[in-house]
Parts: sequence; structure tokens; C-alpha cells
Amino acid sequence: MKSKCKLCSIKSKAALALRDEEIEKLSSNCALVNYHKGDSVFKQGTFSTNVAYLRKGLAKIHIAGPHHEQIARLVKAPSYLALPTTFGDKINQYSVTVVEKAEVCYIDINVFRFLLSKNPDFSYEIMIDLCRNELEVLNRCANRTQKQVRGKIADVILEMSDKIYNSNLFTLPVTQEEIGNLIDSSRESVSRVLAEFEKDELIRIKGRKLEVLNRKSLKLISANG
Amino acid sequence: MKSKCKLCSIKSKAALALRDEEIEKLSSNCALVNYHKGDSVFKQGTFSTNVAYLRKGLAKIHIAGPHHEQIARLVKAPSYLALPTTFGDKINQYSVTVVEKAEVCYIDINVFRFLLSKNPDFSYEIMIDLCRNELEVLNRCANRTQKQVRGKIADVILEMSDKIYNSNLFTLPVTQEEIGNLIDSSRESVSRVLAEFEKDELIRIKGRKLEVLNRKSLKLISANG
DNA sequence: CTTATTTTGTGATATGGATCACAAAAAAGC
DNA sequence: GCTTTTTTGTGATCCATATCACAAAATAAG
Repeated sequence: MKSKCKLCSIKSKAALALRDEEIEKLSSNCALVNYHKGDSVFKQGTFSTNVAYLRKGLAKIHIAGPHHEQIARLVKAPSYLALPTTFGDKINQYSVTVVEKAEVCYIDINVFRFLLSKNPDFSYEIMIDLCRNELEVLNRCANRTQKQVRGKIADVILEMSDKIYNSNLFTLPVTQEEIGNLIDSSRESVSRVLAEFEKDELIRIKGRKLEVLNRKSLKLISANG
Repeated sequence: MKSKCKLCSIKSKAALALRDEEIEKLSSNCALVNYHKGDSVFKQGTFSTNVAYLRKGLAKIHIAGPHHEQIARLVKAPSYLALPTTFGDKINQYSVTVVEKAEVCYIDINVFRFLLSKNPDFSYEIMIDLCRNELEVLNRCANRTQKQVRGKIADVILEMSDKIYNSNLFTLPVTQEEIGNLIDSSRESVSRVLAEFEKDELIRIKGRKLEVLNRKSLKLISANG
């Protein structure tokens, strides 16, 4: 397993800033785990002893809200997975679950701290990452609370098409119930709006396969919420 | 103005980690500005060229949502104010406005970067701060979307009483409309629920003065949402 | 002090979407 | 394949809260 990280072609921007001996140190304190759909990467309420890096695949970050489960967002590899919950509190404040076949690197938190303290470039990139995430969370929250279901579903479809799959045709990685948790609405509403979008020929759905037919209208609906 | 930061008694935990010469550098690139209610610290859409540290007072972080203004949260001094928007994007993604007489230190972003690169302890504390904030944002978002107005108002009252003023008796720092923007509800609903809480003798209000009378019930309402 | 402006209180009404209740379809297990 | 479980579709109903419409208070401005 020696120097496996050095040869890794999917390094984070932060990890690219590491020097050889630091990569070596990372390598010997990093465990790669293969997961598939439904597997848990982190569980809310457990102790946070590792940093997780999603090397491949897709995961969801979710928190148990006062009433339902809320999916904060989907995270596509490559990306760190749980930095805030790892460093912000001794106990994980949210869960991470795999949504599509994934590879996760668990890095010992103390080694990660060591790297942060020794390499300012590494540390800076991590910080930038945290900042970007927070901005995204804030925006998401505003959308979630202010748009209505049609607008939010248009958002989700466009996000998946543009950011996650880069294609007009893709397979929904989650159930309609989970889409509901992602946009704070009921699964029934999700179903109804999807049916409506299909009737209006904005999308086509067979099973979980979804094709975007009219991107322009979807954007309009997203914007007018 | 030399060495003013060195003598500052309201340093951030991060700034406490700075060495003398670093404090000196900070000091000569840091401008203290006095503000009062309504003054703008940062405006969404403008370039982010400074880090802001709220030394005294109270401010609100707000973003223009797709429909209304949303107040992401109130920030009590001492606290950094806009790190994510400063580092996460060249353009500010949210606004910060003073809510109660405040003192803000503006620190040149390049000097801040320099300090981050030279002092890992400083950098680490900043990172921890970012992590905590993101956790808070996530929790807030879940509450905002899942609780109903009564629960959210109970939350706001308790937060002000416990976290901001540390007293059962305090003066509301914002209008009911702003409370609405803070919890995503209309000002009419805020007014109605406050009236209801007063009728039920959970609180007493005269003008903007609010007194918590029955903390236990408020907590219950907050919990049951 | 007087007038203008902002904030708050409160009823009446409208509505988006939750919830309930099943049925159909799809997927997973065996 | 067949059976069980999960997911999806759809109507009917209900409800919390937005919105509208003013009036009253409170604050700010002159």
C-alpha cells in the first residue's frame, strides 16, 4: 500500500500541494474503502475520527431534522465529504450515505491536522473548499425556503443534468421520496410535478431514466420558482 | 495607530495565535470603523477585498433570495463576518448590515492570506470557525424548513435571550418583518404568534422590549415545532 | 409639537402543498 | 419464475400560512 496516494490520479487540489514526504505520510494513514448504494460513510451522532474523501462515486449528506430527514446536498466525487462535521464538533452532526458506487479514502484526523499545520498551501485549499461549501449551503437554503415545488424540481433536474452527469439523459440516483427530502416537499408532490413536466414535454421519464427535453423552459421555471 | 491590534482586548481566538511581528503586520493593515444600525458592512454583488471582523455590536447576514430577502443569521461580536463570501468567491454572495452599534475591523485580504500562510495555528482556528458556521447553517436550514412558525419564533426568542443578550429581558434588535425574513415567514404571522405567546403568558412585550416569562414552555414549543 | 413614515395588529380570504388512502408498477428476494 | 417489499401515481381533503386590506401605534423628521 506504500505510496498509493502519490500515484493517485484523483487527488484533491489541496493534496496536490503536498510535498513528497507529506504524501507519504498521508498514504500510510489513509484507508481506501469501496462502497455501494446505501452504504453509510458517516453516521450522525458518532464520533468523528476521520476525514473522508470521496474519490469516486456519488454520496448524499443528510441530517435528521426536527421532523423529517433532510438531504443537505448530493456530493459528486472528487470531493472531501465531511470536513465541517469532522472539525466543527467531536460528534458528527450529519450523515453521509453512498448513492452510487463509491470509493472513499478515510484519513486519520490527526494526520490531517498535521498536514494542515505543516503545509499552508494545503491548508489554504481546504479553507477555500469550506468557504465555497458554505456559500452553496446558504444559496440552497434560500431556494429551498422560497421557491415552490415546481421551481425546486426544475433546479434538481438541471443540477443533475449539468453538474452531476453532464448529459441530458441520466438515471435518477435517488427515489422521489429522497428528492422530496432534498427540496423539502412530499414525495407525492414530487411525483405530481414530474408527471406535469412530462406532460408539458419538458422531460421524458421511463423508470428512473430521465431525459431533459426543454432545458430553456426548465430554467425559466427554476428562475420564477 | 501603530500596534493597536496588539493592545486589542477583543482579539479572535485565531488572532491570539499570532506572533508579535504578525500582529504588527495585521495592525498596519487593519482599519477600524464605527457603525450604527442600518449601516452596511458588505454588500452582495460587490468585490470582496477585505476580511471583516465584528469587534463590537450585532450584525445580520442576509442574502437576496429568489423572492424575498433572507436573513441567514444574526452575528454577535466578537466574530469574523464574511469569511466564506470573502474567500469563496471574488464577489460577495451575501450582505452584512449592522443591527446594533458596531465596530468592524477591515483587514486587507492579502494580509489575511499572508497570515494564514505563515501561521498554522491562526489558520487552524479560522478553519474551525468556518466548520462551526457551516454546521450551524445546516441546522438552521433544517429548522427553517421543517418547523412551523410558532416553533421558529420560540427559537428566535430563546436564541436572543440565551445567546445574544444572556437575559430574560431584552430589546428586540430587529423589526417583526426582519424576524419574518430570519425564519421565512410573513410579518403578519410573526405578529400573530407573538400576540399569542403574550396571551399565553410565555412572554411579555412592550414596544420592542421583550421579557421571557416561561422559558420551559418556549423550549417545548421550539422542540415540537 | 406636528406631520410624515415606519411598524404593528387583526380580520377575511385564498392557496400551495401536506396528508390520507389506495392502486398500480417496479424492484428485490427467494 | 413467483412473492414480498419498495416505489410511484393520483384523487380527495385539510390546514398552516401567505396575502390582502385597513386601522392603530409608534418612531422619525421637520
